[in-house]
Amino acid sequence: MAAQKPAHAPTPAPDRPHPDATRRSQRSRQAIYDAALALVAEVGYPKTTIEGIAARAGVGKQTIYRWWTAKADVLLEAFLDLGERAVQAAGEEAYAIPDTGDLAADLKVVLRATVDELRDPKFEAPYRALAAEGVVNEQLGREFVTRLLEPSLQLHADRLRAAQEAGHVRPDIDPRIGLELFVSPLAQRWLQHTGPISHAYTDTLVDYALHGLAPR
Amino acid sequence: MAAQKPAHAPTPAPDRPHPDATRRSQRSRQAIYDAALALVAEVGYPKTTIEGIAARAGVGKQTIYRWWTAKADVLLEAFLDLGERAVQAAGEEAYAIPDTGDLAADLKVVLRATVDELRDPKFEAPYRALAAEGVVNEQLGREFVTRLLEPSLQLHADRLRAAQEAGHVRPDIDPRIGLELFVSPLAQRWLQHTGPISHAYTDTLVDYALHGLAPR
Amino acid sequence: MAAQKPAHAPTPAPDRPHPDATRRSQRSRQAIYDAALALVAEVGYPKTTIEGIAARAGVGKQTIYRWWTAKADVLLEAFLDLGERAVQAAGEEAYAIPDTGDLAADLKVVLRATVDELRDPKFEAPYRALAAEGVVNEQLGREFVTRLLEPSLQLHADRLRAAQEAGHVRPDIDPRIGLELFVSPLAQRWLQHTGPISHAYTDTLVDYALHGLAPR
Amino acid sequence: MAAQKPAHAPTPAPDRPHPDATRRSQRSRQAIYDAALALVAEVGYPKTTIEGIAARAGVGKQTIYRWWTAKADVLLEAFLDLGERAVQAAGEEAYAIPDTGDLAADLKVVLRATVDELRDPKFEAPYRALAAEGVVNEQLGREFVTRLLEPSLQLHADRLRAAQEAGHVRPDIDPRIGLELFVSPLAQRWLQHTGPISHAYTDTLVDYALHGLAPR
DNA sequence: CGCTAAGCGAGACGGTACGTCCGGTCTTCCA
DNA sequence: TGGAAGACCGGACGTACCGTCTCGCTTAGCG
Repeated sequence: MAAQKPAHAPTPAPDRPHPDATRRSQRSRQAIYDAALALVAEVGYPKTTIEGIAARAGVGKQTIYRWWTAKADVLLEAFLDLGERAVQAAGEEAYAIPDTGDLAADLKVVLRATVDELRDPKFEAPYRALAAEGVVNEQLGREFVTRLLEPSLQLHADRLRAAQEAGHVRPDIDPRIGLELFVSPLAQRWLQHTGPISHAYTDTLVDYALHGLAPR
Repeated sequence: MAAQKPAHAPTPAPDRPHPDATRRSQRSRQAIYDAALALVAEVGYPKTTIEGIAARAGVGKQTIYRWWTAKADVLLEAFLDLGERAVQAAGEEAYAIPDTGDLAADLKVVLRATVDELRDPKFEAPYRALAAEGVVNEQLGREFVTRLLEPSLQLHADRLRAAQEAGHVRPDIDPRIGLELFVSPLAQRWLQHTGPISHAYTDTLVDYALHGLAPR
Repeated sequence: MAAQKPAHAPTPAPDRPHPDATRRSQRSRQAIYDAALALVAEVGYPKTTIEGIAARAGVGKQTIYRWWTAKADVLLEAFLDLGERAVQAAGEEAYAIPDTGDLAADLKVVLRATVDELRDPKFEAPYRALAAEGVVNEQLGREFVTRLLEPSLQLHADRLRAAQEAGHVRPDIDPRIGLELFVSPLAQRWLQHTGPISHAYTDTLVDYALHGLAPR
Repeated sequence: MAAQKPAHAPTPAPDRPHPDATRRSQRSRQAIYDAALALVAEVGYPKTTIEGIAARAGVGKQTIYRWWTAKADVLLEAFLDLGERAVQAAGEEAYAIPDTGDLAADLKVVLRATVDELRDPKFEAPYRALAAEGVVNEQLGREFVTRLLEPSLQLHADRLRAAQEAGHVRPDIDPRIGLELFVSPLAQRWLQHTGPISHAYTDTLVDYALHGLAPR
């Protein structure tokens, strides 16, 4: 795959050499993650300030500026860290897509779980904040996609490919596009408040996507 | 159904009665729209400030605060105004969805036009800015959807319903959900930079959505 | 001789045009003076910060930066204001130098008063701070001299000139230099802590200065 | 006379015992002196920072904090070191006051040399910086006087006492006060920018001081 | 036709947060 | 164990905007 150009830098890259990472205080790093997530949950992303994070974490502002370039950056890493800890707590396979042989059923199960997660208030605030920032800031957006969205999308693609091999999906379908038929509608409803999301809704999406809108 | 809570107001609605709108200066209003759109295009949404808009428009800050509650508000109206002027310039029917009897072809035409519009740099900056704000600010998000997205989505729904009556779409399909199969993937790719958008891509989306992923 | 270099400007004079002085808040100005003097007296000049002054005065920092360029500037004006109010309270002539015909006696009276003033803790802290700043910052130093020192020195020069006309001072003496014989020693002892200051000391100075060190 | 209070210490003397001075790096010490003097000359005292000195000297910050308590402290020692090296270079007696038998002439020679030194830009910046700090910080001020001013003043006092014995100065004159009549005016003009300093000026001072202002 | 009550340009104000700089302490690793 | 290096907490710096608040000045509409 061709090397992706690494997304423009808004500030012209002051060549700030990252300081010696081996001497970094893990204590401070964790405190900053915790503070950032707590503040976003409590007062919302726009009212979350670097100063506030530093104060809550009991950390000097410089310690934040030393390791991150922007508020969104901090939150992204904090959220990733949260995700990793959640994964470790839940067990790796909890996030895998089952393969019972019944594609529709398997997808419905996963999408229902996604709906539940999107509604979990613990995740909602930081997730929305990051998504919003990514809409406007392409650099962060790509990072968001690569590190948060992509792994999950890959699982869907894999499941579709398996179904293809089992003859349950047409061989000419590109799985990376196919999965968007049921994933993107849910994403848009949630992101842009274009409509309510529910288990019934995602079940419908899977049915529509698999069998098409046209009569057979 | 429980009464929908009407989207939280950040400031608890100080019941500030809009001042006498009949004496409003149209000259200032237009200057503010122009300044807002120009600034968003030039320096981006986050660096666009009320003060900057006021200065550029040659207007007192208070004149902005008198008529709008937030930066996003100004931009939303400015963008709507821009849209209206564009519609008037292009003729009403330019934005309608054709009905040649060939649903797939009609949808492809419209989606190709949408792709072109999304790529128009004149629209991109403010549109992204508003969408991003809407992700995080539910109140603005709903306004954004209602006033900008909904009219266009309605056209798609209407076209699907017509196709249903003509027997080209299964009768049990909910058009409001059906349209998401091809509209949402495009929206998500553009919004979240999850992938490139092109005419070929939207053509594929239409085919997948109409005929489904499963073999027939 | 060579042209005197006109007092260097530390920052290259950003041509910041003073804002509209007619709209200035006198309330804030006075509060800033009071806060500045109080803080210098309480915590000393180096620990007096612009931020602290603003907070104590209940004023935004910008209001200070709008009207003054530096901490020393604020204090200078505050001190001048204090002086003016003191003069008005004490009556104009309280600070004049008497002319009883007895030059030595008149000078001793005035120098004793100066000693008392230098020891007044209310004046000492800000006065020292300003003097110190003036030592290092020529621009402020000149302002300090012109607005605080000069008026008082002028009175001494006038008194010496009167004595000259009365034949009590040699006619070839330059009063502006002559006065330094008794004024500067006191100033240096106080400024640089080179020795104690007392009424006896200044009396001695006057005698030495009038009659010289050499035997007659 | 009451016991002199021993000059307040800003930090309450943490009894930090100076570390083992025998193992001290003379290399670092000298580098710090050089860096301090160079920085004060280049950017001025207020913009000279401990961090800057350390960086320029190629020294860790702790090495400075280990041996000195404050920026002024470093500079004072650096300046004293500079002075000692200058004395050794010029020969001891260069700074002595001559005794040709003509008091006025001898004093004029010495004061003219002082004027020249005060104008030497190499000395001016650090000297002013220290003097200014001493005005405000009594502890440093006394150290400044004792170690820098006093030795020179003592020479003047000695010369006056010799003149007294030779009958050229009245026997009731206190030499420590007498010398101030011509030394302090020069000091004040230089310190506070109250007037220009020149050879003619100091010559005049000597004449006035020796013969007094009053007619004989 | 003049009075009066808006809207308006301007911008000072009390604030909050920014991103930077430096003070002084502490820790690590080298000589 | 002194020193070079530099991360850390803290806190002030000077700037940029926020949203509110006066100021005079148009500019209607109404009396």
